[in-house]
Amino acid sequence: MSITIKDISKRLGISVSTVSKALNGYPDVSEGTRERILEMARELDYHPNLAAQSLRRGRTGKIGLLINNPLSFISEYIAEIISGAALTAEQQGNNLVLYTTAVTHPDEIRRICRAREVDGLMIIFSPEPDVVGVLERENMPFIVFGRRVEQPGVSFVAPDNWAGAYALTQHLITQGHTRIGFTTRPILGTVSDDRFAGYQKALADADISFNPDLVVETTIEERSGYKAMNRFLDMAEPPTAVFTFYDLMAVQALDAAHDRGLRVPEEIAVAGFDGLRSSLITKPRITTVQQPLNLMGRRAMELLFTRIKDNAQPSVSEIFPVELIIRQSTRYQLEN
Amino acid sequence: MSITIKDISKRLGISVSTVSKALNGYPDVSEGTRERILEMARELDYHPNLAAQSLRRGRTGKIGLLINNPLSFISEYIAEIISGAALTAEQQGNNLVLYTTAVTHPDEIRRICRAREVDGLMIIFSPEPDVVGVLERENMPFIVFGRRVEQPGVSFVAPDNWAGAYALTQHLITQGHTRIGFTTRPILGTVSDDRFAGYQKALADADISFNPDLVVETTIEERSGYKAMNRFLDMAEPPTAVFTFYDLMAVQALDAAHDRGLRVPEEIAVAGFDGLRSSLITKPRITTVQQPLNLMGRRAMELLFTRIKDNAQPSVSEIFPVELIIRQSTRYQLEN
DNA sequence: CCTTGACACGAAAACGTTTTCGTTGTAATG
DNA sequence: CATTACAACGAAAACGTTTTCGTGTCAAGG
Repeated sequence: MSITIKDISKRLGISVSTVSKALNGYPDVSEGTRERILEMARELDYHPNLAAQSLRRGRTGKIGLLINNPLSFISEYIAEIISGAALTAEQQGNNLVLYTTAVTHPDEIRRICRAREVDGLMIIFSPEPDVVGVLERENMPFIVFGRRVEQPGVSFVAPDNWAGAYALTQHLITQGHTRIGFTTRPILGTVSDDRFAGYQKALADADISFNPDLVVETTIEERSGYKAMNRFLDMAEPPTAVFTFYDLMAVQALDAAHDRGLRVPEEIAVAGFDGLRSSLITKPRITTVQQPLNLMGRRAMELLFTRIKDNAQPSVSEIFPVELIIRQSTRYQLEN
Repeated sequence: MSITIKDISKRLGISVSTVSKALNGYPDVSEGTRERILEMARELDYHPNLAAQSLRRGRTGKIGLLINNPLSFISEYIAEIISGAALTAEQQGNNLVLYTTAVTHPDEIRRICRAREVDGLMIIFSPEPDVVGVLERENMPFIVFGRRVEQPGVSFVAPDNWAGAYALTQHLITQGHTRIGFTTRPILGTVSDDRFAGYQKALADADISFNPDLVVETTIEERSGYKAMNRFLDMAEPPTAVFTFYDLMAVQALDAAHDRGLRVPEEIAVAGFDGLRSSLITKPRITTVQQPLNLMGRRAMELLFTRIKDNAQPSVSEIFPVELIIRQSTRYQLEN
């Protein structure tokens, strides 16, 4: 049916071992035969069977991507990462394999490892500590994307959440705000913690005392931004600015303010995080902290590959600088 | 290193063939030994090596996804499809593999086929007829997503572009518009053609003569919606409503109108297509034609699987109904 | 002339499965 | 009792590679 190394071998009267060596650039094959073999391979349009190669070499050429499906509503975020990651992976002759279900089950992860389905894994946002434990025991190279994991042996790529939150809070303060609402998402651990710390530090640096009443805990649900905003606005003394957890929440917060007849930013300022397109197409446009997601996706793959080549390498992590983008939703002098 | 069928075999003193049969549910193994084998497999946490299985069975358990990278700026569109497709694939024990570069090169496609990298392929939007030819010659099951391909043997899943365009145009007409701007995208072939035909039919049914001056050809570029809108507005007799090719173009068209100080929909109405989140978060919200992308993604996988199980099956295609969603960008009686 | 070495090549094992086929032992049938 | 049938198992081939190791040839060196 399909063309194998044997076909080349037979037509040329050369052993399969020599054919294989010629194709793989081994030194112990003469120039003449090498050329005849390559020529014949071209003629037959031969391409090595991937399964056979994987079995023999012990490498699959596949990188697994663990994506938590509940987060799919921030699809633009994920898409941007994947776009970068896929590019780098494919440049190195690898391909990305998607795992979207049962990702939180350590059993499934272990199956992937034991079955040698992939050479490495990138975990987007998975908050499951169990998963990390499994990967380490199974000796599977992996990298965590999006969150800081201060655990020996764990590599990660993350945005500078602290600095982003600090810059954004500071900006709000310079706009005259002293009552700044803040949203957390405890399930995201360090992501939430770092932003919280940056927020608090900016307040402290401006001699504004931190008010725990202005902190709202949010969960993963479709309308969480709308709900959070309403909680802020229902307060006895509402904040004059709200720092939401990500752009889509800010969009919904805008809606909530609008539904109450409040003007943004005149009566309440709203800011987001991530810098996705959503933040750019609302009216008013949303002030946000932009993450270099595509770049981070590329870089994550690079780090993962160094790990795959030598899993004894020490873990490496990179924190990426983020950029505060000031737009109308927090700025009183309107323009653009 | 890793645990194989041999380990089970040795510990139990049972041949590997019997172990394999027990694990695969063959009938010719007694209940007693089957249970001992399964128990031991559990104890050792054995999982069959995927490469070996693929090699032997001739199936990889992988479905390739061909994604044209230049289209990545409509990432939400792709993400929605993938989300549905991945779900169905994984339910059947398969995983999605991403191919984002060199997808337009027939050589690369042929390599994927000859190397038996995947069991089937889903092509999102690829306008390359060469690719289809290669897949047919290589006898690789595939399905085209998003566009109608009236070619014997080609399965596809597509939205009802004709009906969507008809409904949308009709809606604009009932709002009193007679000069309705239309955008095409020739590179997308039937997608563009069908919408064009639906648009023209709706005009004809309302006894409005078709005016070719109101048709603007667009290309794949970042600001194409903004440019197209400006071309409309620069006309001697501009349209009073514009039917853009997709939501993001409508968003940009909104910007263009805003930049010229035009109110939407009072001075010019704007509509989109696809029904992505972008259409929902602008002010005014954008009238659009919603595609059931997630469902279509799931269904595409189902059809592909029937093809994989028996590639002699006749090609099947499904045209999905779309839904006109009327919002403020085209409606004079403002509410919501 | 003998040894050494480099060079070019092939035989064969190995990777971990699945599956065909043959071989037992035992029970049922005539 | 002889035959048949069946149940339960194992040997071995096969999938398509890669890689180790051995072998033969030939030239250079002593």
